[in-house]
Amino acid sequence: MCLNFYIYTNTDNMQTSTTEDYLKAIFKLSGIYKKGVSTNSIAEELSTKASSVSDMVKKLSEKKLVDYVKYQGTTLTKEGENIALKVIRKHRLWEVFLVEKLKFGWDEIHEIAEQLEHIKSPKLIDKLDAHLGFPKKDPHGDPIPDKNGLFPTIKKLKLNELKIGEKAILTGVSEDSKDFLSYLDTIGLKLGSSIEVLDYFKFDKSLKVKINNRSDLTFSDLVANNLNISKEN
Amino acid sequence: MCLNFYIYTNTDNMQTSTTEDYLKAIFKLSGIYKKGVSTNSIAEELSTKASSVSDMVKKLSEKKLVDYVKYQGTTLTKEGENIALKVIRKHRLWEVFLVEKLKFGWDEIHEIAEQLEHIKSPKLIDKLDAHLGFPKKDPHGDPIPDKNGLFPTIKKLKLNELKIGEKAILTGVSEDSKDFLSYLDTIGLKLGSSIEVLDYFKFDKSLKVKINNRSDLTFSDLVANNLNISKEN
DNA sequence: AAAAATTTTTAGACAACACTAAAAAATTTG
DNA sequence: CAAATTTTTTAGTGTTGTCTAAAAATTTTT
Repeated sequence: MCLNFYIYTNTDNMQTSTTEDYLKAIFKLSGIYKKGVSTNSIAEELSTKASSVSDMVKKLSEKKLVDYVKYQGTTLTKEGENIALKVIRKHRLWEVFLVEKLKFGWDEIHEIAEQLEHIKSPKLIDKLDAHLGFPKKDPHGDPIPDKNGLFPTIKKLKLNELKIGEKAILTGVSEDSKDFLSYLDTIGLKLGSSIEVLDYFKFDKSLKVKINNRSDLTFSDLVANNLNISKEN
Repeated sequence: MCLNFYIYTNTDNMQTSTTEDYLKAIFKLSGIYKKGVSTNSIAEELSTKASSVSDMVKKLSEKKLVDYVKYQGTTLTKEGENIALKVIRKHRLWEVFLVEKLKFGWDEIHEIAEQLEHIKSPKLIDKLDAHLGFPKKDPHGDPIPDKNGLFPTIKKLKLNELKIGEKAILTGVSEDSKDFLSYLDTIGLKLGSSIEVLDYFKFDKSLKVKINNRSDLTFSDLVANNLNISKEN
């Protein structure tokens, strides 16, 4: 007979990248009204199975990163939310780096930032922040949490909220699927691009718009609804 | 009774970061005369146990990344060496980035680069290379392999090979322990610093040197042997 | 409110790596 | 060259995270 005494010095609060992915997913799915996130939705967000999620949230719960009640979904604890916000901060700062410094296109950066966001270094991200000039928004227009996890408040206006004749500049997008982003690249729409609403077709809520001096573009309501803008002064 | 048919689509040749660490360690330990690297030395290099290494090299061997003969050590296959060189390229380019762009000190970058070297993206590293101006050496003076894994040939001269009165500039270091590097930082020695040998003491092979107009420094032979230089023209 | 459908959880495995303890091979010593 | 020492391997486990299949709980239908 033999007893193994393993001493696992789990003394620090370092998270695995899987843990970070779960927390980020739960944060994203929590929305404004922070009610329990369903096991299935987490599974879908992370491209995994409900049974895996069920296992995992139980473990996260033991680590006090989420509150989890069987059959009633999962919410982040304060600690869990802090970690999620740090990961989001890192993700978005790296995205700025990839676009601004390395000249990547919008549609190429997400997967790379998914990896970079897990790099562990207290100093690195703040130095990167400084190097980038303390940006407030990522290339998709999403706000970058500060060191304390606070979002700069940016009032978002959607393109389909404009009236005919109004002009605005693109400040971001709400949807970051590869298809959508590469579509924007194709038509030459970029962060800061000027957009003018030329016409509005009531029957399908589509918009005729002018971008970069081209007036031959029409956006479906779905597209317009995913374009964040701010009105030109 | 129940049969599980798992279909593991191990169709791609993506490596885990552990695999990359092993290959890098084996490359580093192989030296000029590429004879089998001992299990123990790999274990020491990776701060793990010989039994773990024994397991692992067997698996790497199945993947054709190393040649492994029981009790006779491990060597990299061509494929394994290619991967190792790519990881080294990535490590060193990130180190340049950390020092040049983010203004990190020499002694802080190794651990961060250890993480960054595992980021997977075909385009990322070449864009980074371009962004940095295609550097040939990392901040320690070590050569950066090109896209094809070829090292630029840099003839290394050690400080303790100089004669009294000769001057040289520091091109790199052979030892990258934190202690050593932070010592160099403390005395203000940097890549490109000019060093003049003022005196040589035969009894312990120590050198009196002049750096940054200070003439009060003495290097032990151990230190001098770890300083790579090139003679000033 | 019972039946049907859906969601969630458990149970049992698997894969990648790590570790301890002990056995086996190789090397060094005397 | 046999004995002692060192190196390496095997055997048995642990941990994290994933999966399938099946059971349990919840929600929706009728």
